[in-house]
Amino acid sequence: MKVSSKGHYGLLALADLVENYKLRRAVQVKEIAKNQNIPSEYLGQIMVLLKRGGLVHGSRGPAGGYILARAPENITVREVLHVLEGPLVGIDLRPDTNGRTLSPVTHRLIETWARGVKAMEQILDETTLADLCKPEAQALMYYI
Amino acid sequence: MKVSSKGHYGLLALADLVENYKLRRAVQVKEIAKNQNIPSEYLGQIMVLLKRGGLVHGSRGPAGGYILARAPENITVREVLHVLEGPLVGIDLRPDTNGRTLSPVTHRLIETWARGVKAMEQILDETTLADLCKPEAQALMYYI
DNA sequence: GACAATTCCTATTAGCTTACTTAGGATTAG
DNA sequence: CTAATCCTAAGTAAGCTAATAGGAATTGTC
Repeated sequence: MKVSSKGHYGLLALADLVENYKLRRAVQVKEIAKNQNIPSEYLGQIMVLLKRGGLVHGSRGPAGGYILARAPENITVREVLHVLEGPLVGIDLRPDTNGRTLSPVTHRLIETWARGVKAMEQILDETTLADLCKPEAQALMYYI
Repeated sequence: MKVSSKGHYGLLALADLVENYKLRRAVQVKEIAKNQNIPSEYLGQIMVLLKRGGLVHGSRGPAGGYILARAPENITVREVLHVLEGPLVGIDLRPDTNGRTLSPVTHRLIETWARGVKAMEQILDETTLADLCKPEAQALMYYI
């Protein structure tokens, strides 16, 4: 249970796009990669995923590049991680070859896990790209 | 972010020990494996981890086996998963070869993630082995 | 219309993790 | 002493992740 480098890189890249969002300027992969110190070929793949997820718009040709699809205040951390790393839920259920139904214990475990994940997602949903990029005032994060 | 088969197997095995806890009867790996339909050699390894984590006591020799180290009401799901799958937190931070300090964005991301994990752990801490094994009444799980 | 810049897509590789097997040593009841 | 059991360590096959490489498609500019 962790944020892999894919999610990490993706969020850094999106943060890089925030400044240029107001200017409506498309930023190129190469530039982002340089700014954030990420291998640019790998970042290229990540950007494609973000595009498919509807978080950025890409334009080709000279002066092409990527732009945020929405305002930074409307893009949550959970959304980004969901696009890049798939659904956060998951219990590795073996195929259960003998076709039996799930044991009650397994059933309750899944239910408990799902409740935990929901609690976590709630937190990640409250935090937006804009929050991650706020220049100062990061200190005040009170534990509700 | 998921419960791997190791955690799943471990919880099933512990649930199997609950019935025999009052009787102070040691249950053998082979027996558990058969009951829960788990490869017994693999389960052997998992039981060792549970022992090292202080969740069960093992005794050797004929009539040996495993017993819960504590009452099922005092063993939480989080504890078990922690022992078997390591800490639930984690962001894959590349070594950052150029020795720069973490970017503010990364810093806030870590902070947000940690808060989310904490929320999830709280849920997993409220659920004990005894809860997973309750014979009925599983339906009533209200979302707070 | 040709060219160059750039995004987009697919395949491939090395390294790591997971699930499981195998082999054997340590310990203890009878 | 012996058989049953825990315990340890090593090894394997499959799958995932990070990263690389190369080519196809698209767009602005000349």
